[in-house]
Amino acid sequence: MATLKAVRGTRDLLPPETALWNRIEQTARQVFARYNFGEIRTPIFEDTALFARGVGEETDIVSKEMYTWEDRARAQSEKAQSLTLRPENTAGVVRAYIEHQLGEGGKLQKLYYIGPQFRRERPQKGRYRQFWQIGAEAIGPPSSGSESPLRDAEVLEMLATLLDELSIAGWRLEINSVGSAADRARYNEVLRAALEPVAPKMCADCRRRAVTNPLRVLDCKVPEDQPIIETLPKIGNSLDQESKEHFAAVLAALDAAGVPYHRNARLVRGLDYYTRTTFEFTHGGLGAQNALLGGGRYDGLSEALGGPRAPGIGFAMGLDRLVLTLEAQQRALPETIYIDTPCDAYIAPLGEAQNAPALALARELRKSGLRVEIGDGTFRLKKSLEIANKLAWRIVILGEDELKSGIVTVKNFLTGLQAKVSREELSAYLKGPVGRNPA
RNA sequence: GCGGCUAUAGUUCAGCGGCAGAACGCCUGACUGUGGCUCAGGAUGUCGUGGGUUCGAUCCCCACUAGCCGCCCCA
Repeated sequence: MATLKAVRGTRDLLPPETALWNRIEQTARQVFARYNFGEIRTPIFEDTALFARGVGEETDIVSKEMYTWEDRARAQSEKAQSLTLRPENTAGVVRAYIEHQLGEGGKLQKLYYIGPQFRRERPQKGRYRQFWQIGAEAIGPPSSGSESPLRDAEVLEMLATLLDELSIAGWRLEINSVGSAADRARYNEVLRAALEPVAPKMCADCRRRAVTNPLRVLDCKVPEDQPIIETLPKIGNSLDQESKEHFAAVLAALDAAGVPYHRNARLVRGLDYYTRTTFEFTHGGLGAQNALLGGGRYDGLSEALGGPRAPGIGFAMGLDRLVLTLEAQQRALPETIYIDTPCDAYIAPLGEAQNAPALALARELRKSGLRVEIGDGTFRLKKSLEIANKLAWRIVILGEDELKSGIVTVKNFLTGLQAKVSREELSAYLKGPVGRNPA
């Protein structure tokens, strides 16, 4: 019989690696809380129309990467409906913002999420079909200050802080402004016109993009094309006065906060909803998938989804890629490779008669906050020691004598020394330092 | 979706057209309540799946599947 395996592009996360995932998530939650972001959890699947309208019908994500299915009507009263596993989370958050009329209070909504997303791409390093994103959105009616360049700068500064606190070394912030929707449309035409005479001299991909998606030409990495790309009009020149001022104010705020950035006039993003500020934090250690996170402003998204005017800015970071980056960093520093940290104690019952008392003892110690592992009375002491040595700092030996006297034997694997400890003192004793503990 | 590389023990990997290998890990060692280090033994495989060539295929050929790397796209 063929054995069942995790489907292509999905994977199991196992300990001890999950400890790293937890640490990252915990750090993110703490940082978000300091910036007054609250957690939102949206459904993992939504009406297909949400992504078509929000992310954009023409994007690769919507046109060929979504997991979509027809949810059949099972009763007369039900309607069949096209559903889709979320390929990103911003559309869902904005949908929830509209649905619950979160703008009515007049205040800025600051929401973060952590969860799996789904895209049917070819799996690769740092790219999975089920992948995890941590993201945040600051959205609200214009009167709440949601449109202020200060929001952009605050979010970017928060990200710099978060990456630093995660001890991601060597991140790079690239920032650009793609202007308003009208600016973008205008630039697209300018670019298309400028490409027409030079495209035949460029690579095959660029010749195709020049027609289908001119903005993507700016992303081209073929060395021979670079001189040509340099001569193309810059989007900065197509921005209206307001967008220019907004961008300048964002950069000024970043300067004031001391957040280093690189202006990248060629940074374009693949989702239709982005306006004005767009950014990406990259890292060299990720290979082809070098973006740790990306985001930007989406001032028209709420209206595109049928909601009120609600400018916003947000980002999504690839949790899988953060983990990869941190693992690579840790491998470079041998002593910080994460390992299973040993338990505080291993309880070894020396006979089956000691099994039940051992569980009672474990319960007591665990209640006091100790991390405790427990063996089995059928193990010979030698075997118990071998097992315990692998997974705990100390072994608590519970034999007939110990049970009778209420004084257990504790052996410290680090020092090799052994002591007799009364049950009353055991918890405090095990909480004491391991390294220089006399016993 | 396209191209290249890869698939052998729990893990990392050698290997060869003719009995399947190493290292690490695992198990057992005077069966009395003392581990680590060392020593002596031992177990472990549909050689990714399906076809083809051959007297004979883990090895050569084809297809499929999966993984990695790149393209594309993105986080």
